[in-house]
Amino acid sequence: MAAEIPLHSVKDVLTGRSVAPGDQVQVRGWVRTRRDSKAGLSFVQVHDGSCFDALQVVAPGELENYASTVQSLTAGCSVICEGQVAASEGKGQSVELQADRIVAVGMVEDPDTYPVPAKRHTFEYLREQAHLRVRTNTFSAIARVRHCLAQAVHRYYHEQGFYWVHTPIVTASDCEGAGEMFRVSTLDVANLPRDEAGEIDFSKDFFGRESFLTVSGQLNVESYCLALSKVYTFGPTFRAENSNTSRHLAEFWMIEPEIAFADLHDDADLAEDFLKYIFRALLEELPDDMEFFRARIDKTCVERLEAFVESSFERMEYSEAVSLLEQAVEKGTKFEFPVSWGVDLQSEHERWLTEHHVGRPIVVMNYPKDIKAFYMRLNDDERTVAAMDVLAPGIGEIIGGAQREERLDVLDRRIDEMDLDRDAYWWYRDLRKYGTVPHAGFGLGFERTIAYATGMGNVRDVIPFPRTPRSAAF
RNA sequence: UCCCCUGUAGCUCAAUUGGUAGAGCGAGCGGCUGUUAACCGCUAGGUUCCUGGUUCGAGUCCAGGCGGGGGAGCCA
Repeated sequence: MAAEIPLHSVKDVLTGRSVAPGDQVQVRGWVRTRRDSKAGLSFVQVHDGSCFDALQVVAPGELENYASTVQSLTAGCSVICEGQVAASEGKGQSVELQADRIVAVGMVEDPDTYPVPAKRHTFEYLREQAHLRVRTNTFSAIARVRHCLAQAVHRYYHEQGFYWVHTPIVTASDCEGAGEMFRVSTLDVANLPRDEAGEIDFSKDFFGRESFLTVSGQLNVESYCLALSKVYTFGPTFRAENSNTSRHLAEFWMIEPEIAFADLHDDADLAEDFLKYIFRALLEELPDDMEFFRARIDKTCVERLEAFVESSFERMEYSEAVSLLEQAVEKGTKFEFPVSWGVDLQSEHERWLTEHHVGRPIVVMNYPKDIKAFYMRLNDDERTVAAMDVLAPGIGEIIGGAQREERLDVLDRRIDEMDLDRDAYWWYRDLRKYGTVPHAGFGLGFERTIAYATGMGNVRDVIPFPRTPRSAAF
C-alpha cells in the first residue's frame, strides 16, 4: 500500500473539494455493486461512509487482475482503488475513477449467503444483521445524521456558554424515581450473602450498597447547575421497563440541559431555540442524506424540518389542552380514554393535539401536581406544577422538563406527600439550603429526535445496536 | 405487562374444503450492453420456528413454548 498516490475519501472525489479531474488518487472502501460490460470493462460502486453517494470506479479489462479478481467482486468486498479522476461518460454521476489498479483487500467468502446484498430488505431483518446493516444506504445515512446532530448539540451548548457535565452512569442511590432500574452488582448470584434477617446483604456488594445504572443525570446535574449556571449532560441512560414499542429502548441517549436563575418559560425558550439549531445544522450539513430520507423513507421529513426551524412552537396550558380535547369530544371526536382535568394525557390525546389540532410541535405546560414528579416546582395555584412536555407529530413526547422546586419547605412537603424518604435526598436538599435559585431543565430523547428528523419509524433503527427487552445481541 | 397480527428457499411472499413445495428478488453460470433498481436465458437452493396432539394423510386444524411486528401502559 505505497503512499505516493494521495488517499482521498469518496466525498473528496465526488465534491471535487480537494480533488480535480485528472488527479491521481487512491480510494479505499467497500463494493456496493459491480456491473460488467462486455465492451471489456466493469463498473464498481465503492462506498466508504464519507458521504451518501458511492463512487463509480471504472475497471478496464486491461487490469492484470481483471479476470481473476475484479470480475469476482461482489457486494461487501473491501477494495483499494487507484486511478485518475475523470468526468463521467455515463449518466448518474459527474465524476468517476478510471482505475489503473484495484486491490481486493477482503473478498466476500460466499456471496450467496452475504446477509446484505444489493437488494431491498426489511428493517426487521436488518436488525438481525446489525453488524452489517450500516453498509446499506439507509443505515449509513442514519449514522451520519446521528453524528451530525450529536455534534450540533455540543456546538450549540458550547456556543451558548453551557458546560458539558459527565454525570455518573452508576448510581448508588435508589432515589431517582424515573422508572425501573438495572442492578449493578458483583455479588455471586448463585450464592448471595445474607444478613441475620435473611435479607440480601448489599454491604458485601462492590459499592457497599445497592447500586444501579442511571435513569437520568438530572439530579446530579442540578448540583453543577447551581455553581456553573448553564450545564448539560449528554450520555447513555438505562431503563429496565418492559416497554415494547417503537419509541422505547432499554439503553438510550439523553440530553439534559439545566439553567440557573430561570423559570419554565426560559426552559421552553431554550428547548425551542436548541431544537431549531440542531435541525438547521442537519439541513445545511447533510442535504444528500436528507434527500434520501425524503425520497425513500418519509416524503414530508425535509419540509417538516424546514417548517420547524422557521415557525414557533405552539404553547399551551395543560388546562387549555384539556378543554380543547373536551370540546373535540363534544363535537364528535372519539377517544378510547376519557379526558378531564387532573388525568394525564394519553398518547391518543397528545397525537390529536400535535398532529390534528396544530400540526406541529407543541409545548404543554403546567400539569396537575398529582401526576408529576416531586421535584417539579409547585405553582401558586397549589394544584399544578411548572412542568412541560414537548410533543412532536409522529413521535409523541420528545422532551419532558420542568422548573425545579427551589424552596426547601415546599420540596420537603412534596417529598412527604409522595411518601419518599427525606434522608435519601439529603444532598439534593442541601442544594436548597445553600444558595438556592430558581432553575429549570429538560430531557431530550436523542433517538426520538433522530427518528423525528429522518422519518424513521422505530428508535431501534436509529441507534447502532439497540437494547430492548429480551434483545441485547451484538 | 396487556391486546391484536405473524413465523414456508439467503431475503420478500404464494400454496383452493387438510392431499406430498412455488414465484419474484438475491446468488452461480452464460448472453447482451459506458453500465448504474440494468436486461434475457439456464442452474442451484427447503428439518415449512420448536414440542406434542387430531387425522389414512398437517405448511394448512388444536394445545403449549420460542421468536418477530403493530398498538396500549410506563416514559425520553
